[in-house]
Amino acid sequence: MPPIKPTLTDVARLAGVSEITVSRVVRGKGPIAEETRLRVRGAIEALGYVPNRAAGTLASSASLFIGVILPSMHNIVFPEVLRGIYEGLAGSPYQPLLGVSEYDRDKEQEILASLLAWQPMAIITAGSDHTDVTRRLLSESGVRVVELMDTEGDPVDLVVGFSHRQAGYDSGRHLIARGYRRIGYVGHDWAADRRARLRYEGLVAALADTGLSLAAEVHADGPSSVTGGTEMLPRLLAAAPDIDAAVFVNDDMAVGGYFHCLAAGIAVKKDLALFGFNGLDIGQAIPMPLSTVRSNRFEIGRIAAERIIAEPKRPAVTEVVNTGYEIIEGATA
Amino acid sequence: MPPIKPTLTDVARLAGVSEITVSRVVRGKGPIAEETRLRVRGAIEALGYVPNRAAGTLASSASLFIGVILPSMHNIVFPEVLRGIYEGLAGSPYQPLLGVSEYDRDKEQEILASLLAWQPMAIITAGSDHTDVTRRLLSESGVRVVELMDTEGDPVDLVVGFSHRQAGYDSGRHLIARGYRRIGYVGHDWAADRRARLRYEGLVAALADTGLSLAAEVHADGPSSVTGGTEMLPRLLAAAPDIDAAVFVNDDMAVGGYFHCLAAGIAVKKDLALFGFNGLDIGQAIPMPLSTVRSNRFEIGRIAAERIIAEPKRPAVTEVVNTGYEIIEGATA
DNA sequence: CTGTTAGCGCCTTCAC
DNA sequence: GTGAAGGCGCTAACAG
Repeated sequence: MPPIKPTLTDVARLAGVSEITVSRVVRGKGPIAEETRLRVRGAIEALGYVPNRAAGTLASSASLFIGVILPSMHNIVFPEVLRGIYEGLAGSPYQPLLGVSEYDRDKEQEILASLLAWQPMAIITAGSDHTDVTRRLLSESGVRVVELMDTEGDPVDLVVGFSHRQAGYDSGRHLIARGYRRIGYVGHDWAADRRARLRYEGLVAALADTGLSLAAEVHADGPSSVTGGTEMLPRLLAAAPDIDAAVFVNDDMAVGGYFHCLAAGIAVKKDLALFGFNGLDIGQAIPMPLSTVRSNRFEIGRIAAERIIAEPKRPAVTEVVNTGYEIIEGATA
Repeated sequence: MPPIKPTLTDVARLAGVSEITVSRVVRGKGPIAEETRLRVRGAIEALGYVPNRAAGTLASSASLFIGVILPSMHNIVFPEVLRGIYEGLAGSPYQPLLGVSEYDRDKEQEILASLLAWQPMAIITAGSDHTDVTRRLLSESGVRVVELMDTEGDPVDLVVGFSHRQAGYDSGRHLIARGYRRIGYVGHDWAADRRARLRYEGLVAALADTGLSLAAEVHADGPSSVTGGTEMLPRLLAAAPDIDAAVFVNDDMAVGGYFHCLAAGIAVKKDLALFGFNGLDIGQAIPMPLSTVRSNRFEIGRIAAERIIAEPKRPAVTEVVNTGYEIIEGATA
């Protein structure tokens, strides 16, 4: 039986001041006599007053929301980005409002439209591969827009990430430098995951620059997973038994490949090198730490959030923050 | 150059109807002549109108938010719960509003207070171990409250989960039934993770019922992780070299323990049985599928969301939905 | 099926 | 340092 929710007016009456004074105390803005402040705080406590942000948002036409659109919650990658965002927002009054697009551009557009209805002060979205309408909505929203993860493409406002194509290229260089020549690829359904495709293209380009090409490639249906790697590596080996290295779309799949090697008695690195992407904990925890690329996901989220706080208004010029990546030497390649 | 955002009034004017008619079209409520609807839709399109939910929330004193408080984003467990919630909410107009408490009851309370400022129509929180203030806020909010994961404790409204104590007990019974008698435990810092502690207590109780007790136990500092398991298992073995089974606080740690066995040449199950908790994919993907407990996390989230949609008003009586759990036989115990 | 009236709770602007 | 007036954009409740 919650006794009718107290409002600013109730607090003001109890404290014997006007509403605006209470509002100032609540928001910590404007000059307030210490004595008044204490009286108001007392009234707030006494009534258990909770401000109504919907009213505040309407009155000031500025919410404290940051719309966040991530493509997937199926592995730990994007939860880590999200953690970074929360970390970057800690201590600020801003609150993320999350949507998950399942790597679907149309769904991203839908989610964006519904997030915009909350008057967010910024939008963070993973990737730069949007529908035309999404791009227009982002651009016309007038609020800060941060596109995460990949630096290819034409920024709306701010981009935080690195070049996946280059990362793929460098992965290829790494393998070539270590003497691997017959290289296979294990991917997943990247109709939607453009970044995976960019890495793939980078890898192929690196091989081409050395006069090589992929010995074989296989693609799992559906999203990437550890079991996907376990299932697909034998298929790759069936298609090209003589490969000396396998590049996986990401660490999940690569760890699965490692497990297949364990079970099948394949000497990892000696008989078959394995290479992943992301630098997940699990990849570094297996008995032979995975050779892979560290993608600094947490940092990407954190920096995006910090940048928004530091400059809440959209600036006139676009900017790209390169968070870089790092080849993890590992023990598997 | 976003030309001043169009409002309901603008749409109404263009369509030649009243505001409330536009409102009805937007919300799909109330009877509207097909012709009128089309005219209004046309005007909405033409202007690129996006409804202002802050205004709507204020006017109807009912937002479409569901506040969600999860303890951690450090492993895949709670993102899976979150996926379940999104799944259960799909097609509904409701939008989760997420806060992460880092297993801190005071932080949970803070987050709750800030979520309540958005007038959520429901609150979903993981666990039932709250501060007194949190409990009071939940109770007095008057909205639906779903406490997830564990069924112990006194419900505010609805509980969706299972008994972790019983799951721990059954884990113990499982090991005893298979002849293991010298059982060790690898935990983490569960000052905060009450559910881990409940499982531990259940395990100890199962042993006690057979006249046994834990041969040894070790606890990692900080959160659980795969590497934590890799590091802690040798310590457990140092403390009690003759144990025949190790129970881990969860699958992350147990997988780490498995990797230690691989590296140290310990024959899993034959020399040392391993038992986890959660039923994560990674545990089932390793060469010897982990013996563990499936906790139906996705389902828990989905059911919580569906229940809220089915009954948006808090009923007079509390209810507990038991989502059960299941011992996964696996190959490690 | 559509419209009128009257706020929802707070914040901006301008006085004092 | 504090207050008064007005309105943000939308919707409930009633008419018609």
